Amino acid sequence: MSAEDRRLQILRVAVSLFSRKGFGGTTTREIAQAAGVSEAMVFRHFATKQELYAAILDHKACSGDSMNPEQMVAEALKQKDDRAVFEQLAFGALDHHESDPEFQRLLLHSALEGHELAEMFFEKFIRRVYELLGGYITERQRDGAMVKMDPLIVVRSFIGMIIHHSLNNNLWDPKRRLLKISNRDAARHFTDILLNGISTGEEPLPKKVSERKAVGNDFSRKK
Amino acid sequence: MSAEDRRLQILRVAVSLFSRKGFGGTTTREIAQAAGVSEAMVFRHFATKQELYAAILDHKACSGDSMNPEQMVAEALKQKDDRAVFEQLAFGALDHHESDPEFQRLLLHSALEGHELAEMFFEKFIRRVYELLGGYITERQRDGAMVKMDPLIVVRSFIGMIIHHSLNNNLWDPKRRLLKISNRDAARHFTDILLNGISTGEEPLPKKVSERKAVGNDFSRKK
DNA sequence: ACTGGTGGTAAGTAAGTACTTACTTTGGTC
DNA sequence: GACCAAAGTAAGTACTTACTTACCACCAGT
Repeated sequence: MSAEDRRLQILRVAVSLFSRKGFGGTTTREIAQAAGVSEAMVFRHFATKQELYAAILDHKACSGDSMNPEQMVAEALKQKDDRAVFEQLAFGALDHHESDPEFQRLLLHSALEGHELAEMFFEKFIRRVYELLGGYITERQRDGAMVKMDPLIVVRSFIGMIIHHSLNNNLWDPKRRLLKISNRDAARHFTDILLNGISTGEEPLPKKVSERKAVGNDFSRKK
Repeated sequence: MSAEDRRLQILRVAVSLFSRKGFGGTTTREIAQAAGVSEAMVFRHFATKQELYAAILDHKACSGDSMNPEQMVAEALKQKDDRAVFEQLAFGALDHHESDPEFQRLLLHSALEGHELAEMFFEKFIRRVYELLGGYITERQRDGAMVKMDPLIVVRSFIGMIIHHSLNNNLWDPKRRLLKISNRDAARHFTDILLNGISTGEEPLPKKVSERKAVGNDFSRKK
């Protein structure tokens, strides 16, 4: 086996282990065993455990399989097709997370451990999505097509639905005991809610909303 | 120092360490040092490291400072005040997470490590929220006050906004570089979006929505 | 045939690790 | 003040950890 092949094989095996057990929870011996080589081979290819970890994060973050939000919704953005913008983005993200659940776990582990990947991913990816979507929403607000509200809050709400749904699917409830739904349907419904909400607005109100708020809870009283 | 006091003190410092570095990343010696006692004292109070961890999770999950969603929104539920139901729940959760960020980290660590707490918390808390909110939404749909849509999806969307926002605040972006907003405002805006969406519905559409969808993307073509 | 580099290993090492043992201090009770 | 259990410790034990060293098998090129 060539050195390069072995290196990649070790990387792959390590990705799987680190994503399941984290950095501290994975031993170099396990990695070597899983790769079917001696521990010394691991250290020939990666000087330290840290370096192996860093190589993995680089590989995962920079390799081609990472998703590209800009191109994913470029067409819909141009056409100002709100539905398509949000639905495609949601579907793309959900599908990506489903096809590569290791990445989300790896990312979480590294965020909890305070590794720089978390920051890097945040800066290079999350921020871009916020800017992309935020910019689009601002534009649509000027068009009068969307209500006035801080675009960043809208983005956070929508990203929240998506990420949290993925997190449920591959961390909290992988058996889908709570909610079983296709990625396509999830993307559509999240978009529905974001764009139109769930109120019909057709209910005859017993009192004015502002009055009901004042009696129903002690919310508006505290400073 | 009395045994009970010491036990609680060890518990407290261990919570802090485990939440920062996870189970595998925290050594018993660190815990002992942080508590200002010898390692033997840790093992007098907790037979094994696992038992200490379990005690922490129990303590965190079952102690009184855990939030109670039922009572938090009981009044609003009775009055069918949709705004108050969602807004109070969101604000309560955001505030709870802010005042006890360790818990969220602990929970994440234990979920990633496959500890039973994750499952327990899921069963005893998350499921209850889903049932509570899901039931309410079903009722309001029958009232004609909410659109017909699987209530569980609505719940997931809303919980997603909240959890993801908390996660941003105390894991990804504790400096609030992306979005700085009070818990009260966040709760209000999340509720706004959930109930009313962001579309104005006032834009003159160039074509019918269904047609636009068909040309704007290759979405509806794939099976 | 031998030589040198490449891919590989068995058997270390020093520093941790969770956990224990044998012992000392402390504070209340008679 | 003698007694004694509980609170506490210093110094282990047995084992694991990340990382090294010294050595082997193979094989193309001269």
